[in-house]
Amino acid sequence: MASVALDLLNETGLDGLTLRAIAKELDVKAPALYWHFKDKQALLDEMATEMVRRAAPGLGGDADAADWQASLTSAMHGLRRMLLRYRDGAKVYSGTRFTDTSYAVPVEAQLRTLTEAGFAPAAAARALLTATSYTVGHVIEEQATGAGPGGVAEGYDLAARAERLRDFPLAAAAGEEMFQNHDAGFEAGLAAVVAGVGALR
Amino acid sequence: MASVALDLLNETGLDGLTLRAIAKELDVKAPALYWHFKDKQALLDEMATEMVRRAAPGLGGDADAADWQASLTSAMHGLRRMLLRYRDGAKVYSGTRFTDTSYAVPVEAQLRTLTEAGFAPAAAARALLTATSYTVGHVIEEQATGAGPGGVAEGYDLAARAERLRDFPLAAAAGEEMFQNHDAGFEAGLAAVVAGVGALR
DNA sequence: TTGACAATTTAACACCGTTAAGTCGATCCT
DNA sequence: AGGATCGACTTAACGGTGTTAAATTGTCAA
Repeated sequence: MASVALDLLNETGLDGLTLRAIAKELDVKAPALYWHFKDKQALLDEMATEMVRRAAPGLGGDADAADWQASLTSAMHGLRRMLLRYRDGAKVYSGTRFTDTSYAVPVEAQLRTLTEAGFAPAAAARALLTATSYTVGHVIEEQATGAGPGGVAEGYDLAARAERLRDFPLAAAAGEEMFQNHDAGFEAGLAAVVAGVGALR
Repeated sequence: MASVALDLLNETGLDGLTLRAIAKELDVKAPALYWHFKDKQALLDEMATEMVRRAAPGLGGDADAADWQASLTSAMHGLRRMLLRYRDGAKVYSGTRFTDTSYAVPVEAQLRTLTEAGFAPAAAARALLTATSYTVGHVIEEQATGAGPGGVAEGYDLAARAERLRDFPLAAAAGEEMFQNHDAGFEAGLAAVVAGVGALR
């Protein structure tokens, strides 16, 4: 049921995800949903939980990763892929609280990898939270610029932007780095974060 | 006028920030706002722009910073302080597009600092975007856990959380690192990110 | 057959963003 | 001076939203 809503999200977007639309998808009238959920926020929480449940295999990091860097990197790739799989995925994810402990499985696995590699427990937690913050923040930016499946969104035309920023040459040139080739950009930033986080060990 | 709405945000939160509430604050009826703004999104865009306009001095990084690390660190502190100053500040900020180029002033300054320190233009942009993503992602998490002025929010009671995560000892212990002492936690993560980003040079 | 109870529908509420049409006062033109 | 212009606002209303209360249906047990 939260699963249905989660799939519907890709067609409607977060704004269009009304209780009436969800109900129609379930061949039911809107108030019926309230027998299952306290309010819409609870539904959204359930959706986020379902989201990580589906993605769980990719979130723990490779079991056979060479080192903690590879494990953390792979986990963040999994997190990003999960968020990008759904329209407004990062917004939904970052605005909700999980309804069960299924998210804790990959978290525990990652923290164990880090502690076994020499991180103190608190440092491992900080490292994971730092990488997660970066990843979520990056995907929020990606999805906010609205570039859906390939292509730049309205208002983000690079030429027009460069013209507007005529007096700020470096900022203008940065547009290319910011609004294009998100995959490579994320990768570069993630490598930096993972490397930097090693200092916490 | 967007300034009034921005101040009101701290009392109402993003959900409570209705056009009727803003209008009342201005001693005006709601439809009058449409003479000034195309729609509510335009108002929110204007609010975010005003937000960085107010914070501009703190966003450029210290003019007399010792090195690019100090400059970038100081700029991210300024960014975080700006976002925390307003309820749901990070959400508002990350969901809007600026309506003028005032944001470009501190961006240009920071990019210049980085390039003068030896970063290629693209690398400087990537470094700044990486640090910004981390900062915004971190503050979104901070504000989502709802800890307003001092104190933890409902549903984030650490003891209850630890009990729920009985089977995940590392994840349970991580709660302390994640939900308390945000200032120090952000600082530690930021230091790691800044250090790591140096590899892009 | 009756009763209990889960699951849903119907009807309605207050509130939301938004639009259309009308009002009012200042300013400008001749 | 007197009418036209126009910026800034109000009044009224629309469709849509999340949500609640009450009535209804279906199913299974005693």
